[in-house]
Amino acid sequence: MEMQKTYNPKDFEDRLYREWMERGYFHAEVDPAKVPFTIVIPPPNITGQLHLGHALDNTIIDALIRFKRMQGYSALYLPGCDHASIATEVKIVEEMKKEGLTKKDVGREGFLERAWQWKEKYGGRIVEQMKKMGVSCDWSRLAFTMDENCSRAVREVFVNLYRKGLIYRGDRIINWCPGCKTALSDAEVEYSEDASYFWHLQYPVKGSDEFIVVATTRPETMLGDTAVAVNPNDARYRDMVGKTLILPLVGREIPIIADEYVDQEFGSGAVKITPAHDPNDFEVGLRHNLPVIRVMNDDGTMNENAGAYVGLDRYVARERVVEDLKACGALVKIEPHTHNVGHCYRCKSTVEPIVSKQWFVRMEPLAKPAIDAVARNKIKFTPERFSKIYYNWMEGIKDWCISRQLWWGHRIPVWYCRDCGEMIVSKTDPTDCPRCHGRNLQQDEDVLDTWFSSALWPFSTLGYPDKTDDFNYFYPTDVLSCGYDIIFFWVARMIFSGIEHTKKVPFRDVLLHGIVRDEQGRKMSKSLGNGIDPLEVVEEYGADSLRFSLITGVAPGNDSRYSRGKVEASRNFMNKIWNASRFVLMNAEGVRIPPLAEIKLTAPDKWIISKLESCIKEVTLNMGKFELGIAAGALYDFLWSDFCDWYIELCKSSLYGEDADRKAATLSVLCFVLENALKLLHPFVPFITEEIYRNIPGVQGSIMVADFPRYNAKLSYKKEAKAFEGVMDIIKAVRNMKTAVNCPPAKKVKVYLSTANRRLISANANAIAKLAGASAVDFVESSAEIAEKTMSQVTEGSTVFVPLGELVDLAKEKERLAKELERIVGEIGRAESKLNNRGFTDKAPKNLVEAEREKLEKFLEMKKKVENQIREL
RNA sequence: GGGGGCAUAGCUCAGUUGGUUAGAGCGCUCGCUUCACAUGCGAGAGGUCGUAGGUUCGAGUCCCACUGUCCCUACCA
Repeated sequence: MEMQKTYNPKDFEDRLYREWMERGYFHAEVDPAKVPFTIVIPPPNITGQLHLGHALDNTIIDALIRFKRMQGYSALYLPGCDHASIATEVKIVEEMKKEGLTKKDVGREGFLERAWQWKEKYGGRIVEQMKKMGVSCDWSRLAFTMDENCSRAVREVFVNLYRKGLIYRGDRIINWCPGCKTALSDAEVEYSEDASYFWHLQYPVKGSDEFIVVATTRPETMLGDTAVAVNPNDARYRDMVGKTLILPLVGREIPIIADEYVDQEFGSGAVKITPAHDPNDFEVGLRHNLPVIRVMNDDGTMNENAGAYVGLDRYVARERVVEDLKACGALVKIEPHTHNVGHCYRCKSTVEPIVSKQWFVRMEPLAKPAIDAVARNKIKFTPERFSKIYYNWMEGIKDWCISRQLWWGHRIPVWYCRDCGEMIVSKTDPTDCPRCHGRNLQQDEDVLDTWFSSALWPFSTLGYPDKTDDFNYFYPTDVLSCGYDIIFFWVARMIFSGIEHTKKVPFRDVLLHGIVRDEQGRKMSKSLGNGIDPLEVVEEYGADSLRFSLITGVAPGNDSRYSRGKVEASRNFMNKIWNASRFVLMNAEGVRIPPLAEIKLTAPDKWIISKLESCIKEVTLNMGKFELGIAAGALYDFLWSDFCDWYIELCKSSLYGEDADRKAATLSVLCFVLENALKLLHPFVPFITEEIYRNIPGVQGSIMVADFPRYNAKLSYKKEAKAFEGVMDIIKAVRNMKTAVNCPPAKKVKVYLSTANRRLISANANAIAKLAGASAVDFVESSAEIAEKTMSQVTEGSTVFVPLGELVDLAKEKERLAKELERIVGEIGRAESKLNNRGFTDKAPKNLVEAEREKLEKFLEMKKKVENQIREL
């Protein structure tokens, strides 16, 4: 193969992806001979565009899937999209607005038609974008939260929960978004500290000139006040409890009541009670049988209960109410105040707590087993700390408001008989009323929270409620990987749903990653305009570079920063892989390469194979622990430092030499190491590894379905590798000395060695000659045998002398050696104090003590030698 | 109010159950057109691991407090 001088991913990424698809490598079969390994995708929104968060999700999951597939598992990466009820509906409404249309104009049917068209138009976009990342999803199983099976699962689950009494309908305070005109769950509200005011109001006591002062942050809600509450133990108000107040502006008579909820220390100690517009007040209202007067419409304007303020927007009404209160003397003072205000997570409107009839999931019975599953290690969070966050949320969880006043989504499977009022909850559409047999049925207008269907994702995508082969084989899934920002929205809900409906935990491991931020550490957002389009990065640097840069140097659960520099560093690594491979393949051309087992390995051969084996071990171990960053780092070091900087350089003399057998043997090792390194790298950088792999002599088929390397203790050559590092140390020492005196690298120098290991070193003298720029390597007992003036450096096993007479500045050389001596003496001190410590020698593991002793000896010997050098200068 | 993260080289970050002389990338200095790669090669400089205690033979790593910083969560009107 003709390889380009530089790595150019555009030449092959799309082509290889197409080939993989055509050959069906992504497809996971139900195969009893294999162990299944399943990951379901965190489904991106159908209307969404790929962003770096998706890119990270997909890179992590795909790396795990490819790793397991190569290990022989039937690995299923199940892709799909989420209908994203609110997000999509908002977009369609916006689009209609451009045409001058509203939801009302087109009606429910017309709207849904548009929505499905939208889905057809944009639903495929994100899928195509994901393919650019190289993900090995089984596209034949592409799922959608509103496809037939997922919808069936939703009804099954809804009805079952309803029958168990775990779903109920009722009037509760919910979070109302006046922008989206729908109820929201607690999780869908984002709080921020907003600057506002405290309005202190006084309400007169009926039939007296007494009054009571209350404070509020939402003065317009006073129109719906039905009481004022004080603490029963509050001496200040004891006599007032039971008296009646006249609500200013409205004239309504409201009681003063006593309730424990009121904090005496806060404000005036008296609280206006608005049961329709505040969750606490609602509870107080229930306890005291207070009327619930809602004063606001769904769109955030005031309703007919607001009297003169009817029709006004809530904020206009607020101003008017304040003005009017001031005019009638009821406004005591206005105080600046910042407090937590809830905002809709989609449209950012300020959320109104409002009483409303909605459907709820009773959470307490579901939360318990879900907490247990984690506590009893049936599900493991990585990193561990997130289980605490999970408990925290689950233990304090409140009922889940699941109905949404939207059209795009799963319509609630409940029908009302217009004739007799019967409510029918059914998995299938009923035709008539089971009580009065009338046919005048009306389905509930609302749809379900998007997350209600996402919660079923790990099993609704595999066939649930049917016990399909897929379901039996691939469920429970193995790993769930997503960002920590959706633990509550998604992970927690899948856990309790999975346990409740399938009686099994939906996955064994939860692997959480952080947020990808911009270069300055800010969250990427539309409003800041600091988002990075992964597709542009892929276009410029290739998918492999982006994948590698997203994973490398990142620990699970930690946020990371995207930077062009990081991608460039990864791209450079790809280029390095490319060129190392190019080097091997170019040299291999036309050579008959013997299998590794048939050749006699040299010291450098054994060294690189040994390094490869420890790399295999480290990668496998860390993949198992989800430490992808560490695994990727180990590969980077192995390939760049060990393989390229050392081994390839060491090979050159035999490759360019006369000995054909030696050359073939060297190529055998080069190919063996390259092949294995590519396999190890493949889960991270699938394209480049595949492109090269197929061209290695003797290799057949796709790397995607090759066996992942297994650690082989027989090839670990620990002793030989260590010994060879002594030769490498000599090379480093020579280079070091040459640089210290500004000797040009091209200038050859003589090298004298005093060493106990002459055999190994003379066998590798050519390496020293080539890599250190030595004209000759001679052995001596001591520097006395060398006629010229030399520089010297002590390594672990040798003393290296280089005659650089004319270049050497004696004073500088002395300084250099003195510094070296200082370092060694420091080490000796450290080792001695350790070994003189009975605690250490008695309690530390034997091998550590032994290692410390060896170290001490080594340093003592080095010290002697260095002192010698200084004396002889 | 409750919970959590982070604090290690100029910058961005790794550092796996406590145990070699604390690492990488980028940046910096010096030197290299060495026939795979200048998206490169070689040699360096640079860190008392936020502060103060504690546990331990041994702490960047575990515990406590403090400081700074970011985030999540919560009904104080």
